[in-house]
Amino acid sequence: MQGVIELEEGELDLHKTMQCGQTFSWQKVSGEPFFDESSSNEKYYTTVDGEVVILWKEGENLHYETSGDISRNIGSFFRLHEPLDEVLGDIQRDDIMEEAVEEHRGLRLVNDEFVPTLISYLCSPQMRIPRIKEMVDSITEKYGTEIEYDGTKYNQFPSLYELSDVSERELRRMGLGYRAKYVKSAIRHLIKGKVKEEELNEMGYKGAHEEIQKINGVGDKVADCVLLFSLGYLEAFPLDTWSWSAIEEHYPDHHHEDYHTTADNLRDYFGEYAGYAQQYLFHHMREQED
DNA sequence: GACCAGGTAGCAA
DNA sequence: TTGCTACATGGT
Repeated sequence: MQGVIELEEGELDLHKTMQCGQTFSWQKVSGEPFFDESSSNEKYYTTVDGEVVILWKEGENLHYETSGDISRNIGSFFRLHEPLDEVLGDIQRDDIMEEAVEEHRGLRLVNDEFVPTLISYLCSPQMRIPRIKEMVDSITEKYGTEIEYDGTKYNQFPSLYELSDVSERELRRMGLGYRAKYVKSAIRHLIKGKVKEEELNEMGYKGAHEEIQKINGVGDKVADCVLLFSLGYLEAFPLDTWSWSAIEEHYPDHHHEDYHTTADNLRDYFGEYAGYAQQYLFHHMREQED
C-alpha cells in the first residue's frame, strides 16, 4: 500500500520530528545511526499491527508505503489532523515561544504505540537520548520478530508475549542498569492487565497520570511523556532537567519546587496545547546548547 | 577520576 | 508532605 499526503510548507518537518528526542519507535531504513544532524532526507520506518510503515518526504509532501493494512491512518503518527498553525498560534504567548516556534515550525508531536513508548521511557532516567535509543534498539533486535518486506528485513518491537520470559538479568546485561527491574515489572504488570491502555485513554489527563504511576519506575515525568507521546494527552507537560532549567530561567513566575504545581501553572498558562509548548521549548533549549 | 545523563523509589523526619 | 540518597552504565 502506497500513497502521498499533500502538505503545505511548514506543516511537517519530518527530520526535526524524528530527531528531537521524543520518539524511540522509529528507525532509519538505511540502517544508518538514528541520530545524525546531517541526514535530513531519510526514509524512516516503524511497525504497527505486524506491518512495516515507511515514510519519507519529497518536497513538502509526505510519501508512505506499508507492507499491508494497518488499523491507523498515516497522518495519525504525527497528529497531522491537528492544524499546526492554530496550535502554534495558541502557544505563542511570549517572546521565548515566538522564538522557538519561528525556529522550529514543522516540528510535530508523535503519536507512537503505547507499549514501546512506555518501555522506552522506563529506560530514560539519568540517560542520554542516544543511549536510550540504543537500549530500545537492542531490545527490539533481540526479542522482536523481524518482518521481511520486499526483500528487506525490518526490526519490530517485541510483543508483550515475546517479552514475557525476559529476565531482569538479561536486561541488565543489555546495559539497562537499575532500569531493568522497572521494565521487567512493567511487562508483568501489563500482561496481568493491571494497567490497560484503553482505560488510560478514557480516564482523562489527571486520572491517567495517576493511574499509570502504579507501574514501578513511572513517576511524574515518565508518566507525562507516555501520556503525551502515545496517548494523546496534549495537556501533559513533562518536566525533565532541560524543561526545569528553561522554566526557572524564562518563566520564573510559573516555577515552583513542586512538580505538580509547576506543571499545572504551565497548563494554565499555555492552555490545551501545553504539550506542544513543552516540546518546542525542549527542542529549542537543546539546540541552543550546541 | 570526577561528573553527568528527557528520574524514581525508599526511607527518615 | 518534604528532603535526602542510592541507583547502573558509558561518555567526556
